[in-house]
Amino acid sequence: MGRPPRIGRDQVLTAALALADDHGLEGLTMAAVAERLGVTPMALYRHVSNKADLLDGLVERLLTEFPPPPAELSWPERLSVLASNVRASARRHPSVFSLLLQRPATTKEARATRQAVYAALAEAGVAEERVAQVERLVSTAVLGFAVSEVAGRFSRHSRRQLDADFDALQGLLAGFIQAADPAGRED
Amino acid sequence: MGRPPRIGRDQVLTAALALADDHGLEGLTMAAVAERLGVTPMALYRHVSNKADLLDGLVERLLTEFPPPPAELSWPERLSVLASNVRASARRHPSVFSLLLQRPATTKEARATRQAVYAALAEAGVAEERVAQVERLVSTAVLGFAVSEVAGRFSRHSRRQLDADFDALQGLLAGFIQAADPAGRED
DNA sequence: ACCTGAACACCGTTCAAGT
DNA sequence: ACCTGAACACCGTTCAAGT
Repeated sequence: MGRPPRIGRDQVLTAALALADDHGLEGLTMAAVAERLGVTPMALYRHVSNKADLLDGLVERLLTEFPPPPAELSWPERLSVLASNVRASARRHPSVFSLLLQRPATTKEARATRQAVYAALAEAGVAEERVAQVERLVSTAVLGFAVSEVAGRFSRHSRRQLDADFDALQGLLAGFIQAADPAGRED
Repeated sequence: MGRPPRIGRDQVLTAALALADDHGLEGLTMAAVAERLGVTPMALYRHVSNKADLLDGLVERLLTEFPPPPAELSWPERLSVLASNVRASARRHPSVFSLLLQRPATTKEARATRQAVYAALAEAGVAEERVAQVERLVSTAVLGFAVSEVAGRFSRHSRRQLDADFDALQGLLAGFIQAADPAGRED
């Protein structure tokens, strides 16, 4: 009969994310997640269908961490806030973050974030039929940088250097977006 | 006493790479590599110190696959050839390629490739003190795209669309490189 | 020097059983 | 409905032993 649940999917994901943040992806075992929740490993399978499903859940969690920026900012400010949020999320969750490159971002929150970028690009004057492609390139560059940074490709470089690189990257992208304005630009 | 070796590190890496290409990273087990070589799993440990070392070896292998382009080409052509080689290598080795984001490229071959990019950038007129940073940003963007493509982030998009995106990415980067020329530009 | 056989700790996952 | 105990196939890795 009905027995009160001791854990739920949310708690499983929360425990798993904390574990991955603290001990890396190879510290993320079903047994370790279960122990953190005071439960046997097999209890988890009522809430996630298997480990792949658990990882999918973690990726969804991450996509939630960069919500659309405040609408009252200018478009360059909004894109900059967004990029910084992405980078900060990568630093918080270095192991799980790399998984973002493995699946299309199809959750509701991811869609909202993408729409926010579309809006900024449209406001910047990017032609409607190019907006989706420009969003893809810009996201790829930011994501590629953030993953490289937390996964270890830049481990030879100082934090100071990486901050400067990230600024330069944003400059690069802003310049590209301006240039994608079919009305041209002058300033 | 001296016994003729039946296998060497090279053959271990070759077998491992083929296995990963065919069956993905989770099909790459020590047992499977050994079987492919007609040997017991424990025999491998004489040639690689452990599985992490084996993966490091595979990454080194990949870095070998995009050699510096022919010097007689113009700098935009050389960068374009290089970018295409990177993308082609990603498509040949989809599972292993993602690991490239995890370590700094410090092998001899990787250094030669980087030097080739430096040379192209210098020829394009990028200021000497900015060459290293521009190289990092350009490489990150190309690598980020290639990894996204083979790891699955773009799985919703057609090959046609991705080809167009890659072209646009190269245009973006060429524009940035031109703009980084301190002498300005006119055409 | 190189490979093997037996063994160990650990992993994800199943199934039937308990409440 | 939710959790447990026992069990299974598989994994990376060790060590002593064979040639």
